[in-house]
Amino acid sequence: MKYIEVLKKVGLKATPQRVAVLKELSKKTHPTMDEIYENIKKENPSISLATVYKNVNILRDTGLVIEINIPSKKMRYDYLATPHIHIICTNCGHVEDLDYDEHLFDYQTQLEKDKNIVIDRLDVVASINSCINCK
Amino acid sequence: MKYIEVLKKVGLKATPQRVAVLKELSKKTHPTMDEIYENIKKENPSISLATVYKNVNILRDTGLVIEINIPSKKMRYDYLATPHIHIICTNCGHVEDLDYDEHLFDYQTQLEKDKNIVIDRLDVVASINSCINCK
DNA sequence: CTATTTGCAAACCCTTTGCAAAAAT
DNA sequence: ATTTTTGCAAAGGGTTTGCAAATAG
Repeated sequence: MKYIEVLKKVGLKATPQRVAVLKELSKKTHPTMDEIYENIKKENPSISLATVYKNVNILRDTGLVIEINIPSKKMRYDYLATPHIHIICTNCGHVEDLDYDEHLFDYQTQLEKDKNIVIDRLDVVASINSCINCK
Repeated sequence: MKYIEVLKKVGLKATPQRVAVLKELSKKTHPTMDEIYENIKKENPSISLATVYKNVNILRDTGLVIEINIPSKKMRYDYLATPHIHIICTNCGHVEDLDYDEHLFDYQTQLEKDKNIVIDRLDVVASINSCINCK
């Protein structure tokens, strides 16, 4: 199973609840904490909100999952299976994924050389204030 | 006065408390909400935490101030007088400013063309897990 | 068998709110 | 004079915690 392997690779036990959280975060819907909880409950009604919080936080600490902060809106989460950037609409809160390109890889490499640092992750967020989902 | 002008330009009344908040956020220390409060209290002991919250939020809504989210740490704030990016240490929470360069401007322009959008701001955060401030 | 995880409910703490007085323009 | 802002204290709401039972490896 794909998600179970991913979890074991980072040393986490693959409980059904944890797999469900990772699966939910893989849907590219960038859900909030309670959206994750509500969606999982449909399949697994006995899961608790505390378990969702604990698992999302654990996954965030491993780096598998990232937080997407949209000012004055609820925090959203995303499974970062492959590096990508986000376009967020500050008006409606919609989040869109966009793949990393060569320019960003080059930029990151140059930055690492210039500052003599090792960058774990380059988060790029483009903020727009009107999108197709708005109105 | 520099800060008063900035505030009036965005249509906000320049109260001493508000000016103090903007001034505090100009120090490039990327403070948390209560650090802002504690620092201003030294000069203006009668300011209330609620006033700090209200003003930081108002300044954030105008775009003058941005939030810097460091996973599992408190939110930090920064006055974005000129566009710049952040290098954050996920280990100790230290934040460093770095000026925008041509590459990023070009990247943003290209993105706007490709996606046919208007980008208000491109937030770039490089995460490292060890820095000079650590330990 | 051992270490981790779950679920529950309570505790926690950060943030917001309502309102009357004060201040800004 | 009008509108906005302040400060206080209370309310609110999202997040974490402690612990016994259950589960993963």
